[in-house]
Amino acid sequence: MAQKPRMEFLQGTLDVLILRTLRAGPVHGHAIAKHIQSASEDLLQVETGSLYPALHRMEAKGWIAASWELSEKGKRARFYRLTPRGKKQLESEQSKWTAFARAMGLVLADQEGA
Amino acid sequence: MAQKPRMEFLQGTLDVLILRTLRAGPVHGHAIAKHIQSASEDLLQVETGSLYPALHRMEAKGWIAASWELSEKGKRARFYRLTPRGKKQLESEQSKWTAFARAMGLVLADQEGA
DNA sequence: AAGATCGTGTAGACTGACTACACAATGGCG
DNA sequence: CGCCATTGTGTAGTCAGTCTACACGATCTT
Repeated sequence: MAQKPRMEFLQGTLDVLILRTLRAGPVHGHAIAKHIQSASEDLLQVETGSLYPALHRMEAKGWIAASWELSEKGKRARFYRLTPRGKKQLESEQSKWTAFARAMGLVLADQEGA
Repeated sequence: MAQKPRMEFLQGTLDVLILRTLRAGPVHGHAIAKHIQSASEDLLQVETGSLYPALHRMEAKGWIAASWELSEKGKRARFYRLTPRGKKQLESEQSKWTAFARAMGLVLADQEGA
């Protein structure tokens, strides 16, 4: 069971996971990936080839803003934080996800007794 | 709210919806789309350009089998039914979905009080 | 000096849903 | 009869986003 879903499973969900992670404050890319993985109990695993393009996309859209700073380990790292537009986007995407998950549940649970 | 998620939202979920729809018995394509839409309370809408390619893919993979028959309205229609491999696939994908949805919930609900 | 860890980044392949069509058969209606 | 709505299947081409598989650089340890 739990055959390692990864992101390939669901295109379009990475954004909301990143936005949600940033809600707690500025975080750099590497830490975002680790947070998503640990918060999901290792069920979700974000590859760098997905993560960084996603961050760049979202920065270009004005959802997040970045600055170079030093990580806890003293290394140069790009810290991202939510912009006001990003906060709105997070709310929007989160409610979209909720609606979608509910819709899936409706179909998958349909006439369960049959 | 409920800003019309459609399938564009989540690549990879159409298969399990189709398989689930076929669990109740043979159904033709057009009816599959309508069933998904109504069972999801109009939240999910399957376009023909997504539906038929998906059916062909799944038939090629041996998950479903098809035959030409007559619909309720007396029109020639291609009825699909689950194969044994399709039933296994349905179980597998359904549990994948459950795990994924749970993982999303974990991340999105993380430290909700913050 | 070598390797591990941390951290960012890109190129190219691949999958799958989308828009926008085309086509065929049937039934109702003026 | 001709027209059009409905039912039903199908394709071509586009697009978005994740993947694999790299490369690079800096720091810390041994």
